[in-house]
Amino acid sequence: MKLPAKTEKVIALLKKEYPAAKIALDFSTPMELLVATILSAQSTDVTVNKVTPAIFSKYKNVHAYARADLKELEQEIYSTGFYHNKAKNIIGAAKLIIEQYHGKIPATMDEILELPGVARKTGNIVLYNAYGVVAGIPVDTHVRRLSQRLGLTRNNDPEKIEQDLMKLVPRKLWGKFSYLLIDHGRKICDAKKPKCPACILNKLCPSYKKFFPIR
DNA sequence: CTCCCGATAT
DNA sequence: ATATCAGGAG
Repeated sequence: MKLPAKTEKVIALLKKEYPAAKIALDFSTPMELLVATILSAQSTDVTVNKVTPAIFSKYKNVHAYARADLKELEQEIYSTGFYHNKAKNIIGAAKLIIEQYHGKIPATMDEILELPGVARKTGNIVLYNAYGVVAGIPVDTHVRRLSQRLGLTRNNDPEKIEQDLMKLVPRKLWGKFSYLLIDHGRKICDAKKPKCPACILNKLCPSYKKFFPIR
């Protein structure tokens, strides 16, 4: 089957299976989303959602993060890991948003990438979920793993995978697509032992044989 | 390519 | 007790 046709089927099946697929991070403002997404680097959304309620009620806006005490913030986000980097990045991003962007989180990819701790995955997530801006496809570890297993890309670099996916997936679905793969990745196609026999995509999946050779 | 780090599964 | 998970910067 040709890749575009296969991609269409994958999307149709996943939409039927996960009609409510969406971001799993808790937030209520663009700044909260930015903070949560920076924290989610190399950390699960579940872990992030445990620390954000406390910091969201303590830091009410961009200015509060800009004047946050580094050590205090480090303690508050400790359990998400890489807390020295993340605390510095959050404060640095807040200061830059105030100085360069008039206190508003930028709504274009070029601008948001200027913020410390923000690369394409984080940029795509914030632009899409805060503003509905579709700049690309967020490629996190789930999107990368499933795209590779499904044969939608031969690349390993997330940025190249994003380019491959953008050619295959209709633009209106760029935002939704990631969350479909992520839901399926968490539930069925996990990193360690994918549950291929229970997978609704196994007939389309080149990796089925690989994981279950005899079948 | 290396460093940054805790949480969770096994 | 140890392997594996989970992005970005220099």
